[in-house]
Amino acid sequence: MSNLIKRTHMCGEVDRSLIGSTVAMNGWIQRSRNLGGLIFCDLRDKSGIVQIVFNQDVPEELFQRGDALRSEYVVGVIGRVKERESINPDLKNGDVEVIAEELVVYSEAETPPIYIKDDDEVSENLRMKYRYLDLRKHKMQANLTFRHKVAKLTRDFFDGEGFTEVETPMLIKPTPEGARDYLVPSRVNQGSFYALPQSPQMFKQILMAGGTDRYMQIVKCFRDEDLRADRQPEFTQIDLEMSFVDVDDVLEVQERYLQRLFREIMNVEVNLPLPRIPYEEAMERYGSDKPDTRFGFELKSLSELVADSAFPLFADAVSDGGTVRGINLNGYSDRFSRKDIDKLQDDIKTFGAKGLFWIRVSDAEITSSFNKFYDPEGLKNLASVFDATSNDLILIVAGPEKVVFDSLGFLRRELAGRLGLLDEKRFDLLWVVDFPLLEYNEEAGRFTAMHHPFTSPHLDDIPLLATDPGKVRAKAYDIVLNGVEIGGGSIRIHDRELQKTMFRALGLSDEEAANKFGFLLEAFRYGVPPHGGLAYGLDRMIMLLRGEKSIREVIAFPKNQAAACLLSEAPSPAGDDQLKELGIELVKE
RNA sequence: GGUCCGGUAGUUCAGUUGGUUAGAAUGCCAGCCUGUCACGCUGGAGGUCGUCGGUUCGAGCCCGAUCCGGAUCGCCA
Repeated sequence: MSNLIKRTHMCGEVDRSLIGSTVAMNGWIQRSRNLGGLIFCDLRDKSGIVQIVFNQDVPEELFQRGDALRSEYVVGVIGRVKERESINPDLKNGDVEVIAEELVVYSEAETPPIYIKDDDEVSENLRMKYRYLDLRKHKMQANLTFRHKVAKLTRDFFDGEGFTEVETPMLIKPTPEGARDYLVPSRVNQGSFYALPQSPQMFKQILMAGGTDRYMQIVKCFRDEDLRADRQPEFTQIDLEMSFVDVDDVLEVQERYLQRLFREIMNVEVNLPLPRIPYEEAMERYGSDKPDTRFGFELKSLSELVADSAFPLFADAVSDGGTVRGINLNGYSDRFSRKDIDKLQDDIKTFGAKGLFWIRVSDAEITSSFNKFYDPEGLKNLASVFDATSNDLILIVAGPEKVVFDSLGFLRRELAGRLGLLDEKRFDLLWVVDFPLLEYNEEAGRFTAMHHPFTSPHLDDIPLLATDPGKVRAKAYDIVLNGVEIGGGSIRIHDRELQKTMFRALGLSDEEAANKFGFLLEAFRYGVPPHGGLAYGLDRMIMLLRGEKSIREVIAFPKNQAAACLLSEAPSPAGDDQLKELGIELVKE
């Protein structure tokens, strides 16, 4: 058993101010360079790297042990800090080194299957399997530390605003509405199941009914849906709820929170109040309910102009209740070839678009992919909607509203990215407000809640619930950062009559409602304050602030696309005994 | 559930029209080397070309199935 070296400094802390003094560090061998009579070792811990030297001045026995060091050995070193003979300008402390006086090898290491450096290009598969090696990277440790700092600031801020952090249960009643639940069998109650929470929604509302006044929690949530680069089956929310508030009250606190977050963590000044864009305007202008406002290319409608067009694809789209819209890549026409546009057409087919039409405007001429149906005057007329001038390329999609918005919203963002217009140093925060309360679900053949069934409608719109439910606006809001929804919430219904009306609009009978949400409705019978709140997706927020492309870079132990943990190999089959105890029998397919 | 991309030394990749013994870089091992920091030089080991089947005189390459990884649409109240 080796002696433990008592650390006096982290590797990254050893600098000029320590020249001449003796220091003790613990860490991993990053790399070793043996020049013959002289050995350099880079010792790494989460703070950084310091160079350890074994030279002719150190005892032969120690030199030999220094020679035996290999990558990722875990060691402790005591030595004297010395100014370097040759400086490494690339290293923060590249002007000093430590002459070894004592070396303890705590643990040897096999040759690692992945490199421990930030810019390696190893497959993510291996990074996940050997996550403990991956986490040794400076970037990964920096991401985890950053995340910790955001969490701490969040708790501090909301503590200062009178919020109380309350833990809500992880084993809850399954709610078949919305995303798929993770089901947990109960041994004590065979045949009955808990669900893991998709969010603490009902419990935080009950906390308001319980007099907590202001609640916050940094909480794990679970959804058994398909994964994406920015979507994990278990993820973390900053969950918030406030009593005696309306929309403005909620947003006002959140804006101060975001301002402080950006100021203290990102050193970025956010101007308040943040812009608020109604949902309808966001769709009309950006084709998205989470617009990226760092660049232009706003959508314009051609529907009225082309309603009687000779071009059937345009005219039919309008007469079928759809729309014809486009974006103008003003000044970038020469950046896109015919082939590029064909490729884009394939991309938007995934959204259901039938085709992508274009108008090119140059000094010499104006031309389009539908020249057959328009003379130059007609094209000019269309182009004028986009204020088109020289070297402009107008991309047009015709079809049902959703298809057109999805397609153009995608193109807008995709092409801005290709043109390098997404400024990574810029952070555009905005609220999207006045979401529709309900959306028609083709599959279910009825309206479903866009947010959740407790979201309050705009009071002015309540009469529409009976006549035109799709038009009712909700007191719901999303906070959007650079085209990504990082949080959302709403004012909740606290009026029992209104809640009943809402259930009726959703096609839920009293019995069904009681069955699904009974305990919440029951609680509201005994006095509930007006309340509302919101939840941030912490992982997504950290991902954006760190400039990462995947949420997996800011989660210590993420799942892969198949919702598996490659490190621990979860999930795995359950044993027969365990299943029997739970009263579960597997059906063989 | 659909679409697309990928799977060849430990790692990242190349591999021509199907043709002898599958290459490079890096890593690893050994030897030499006193100022390196991606150290250098010399030598060496290292491969079920994801798996199964088919076509063929002959398959890393062509065909089919399947597994694995990623992106994405649906889905995500």
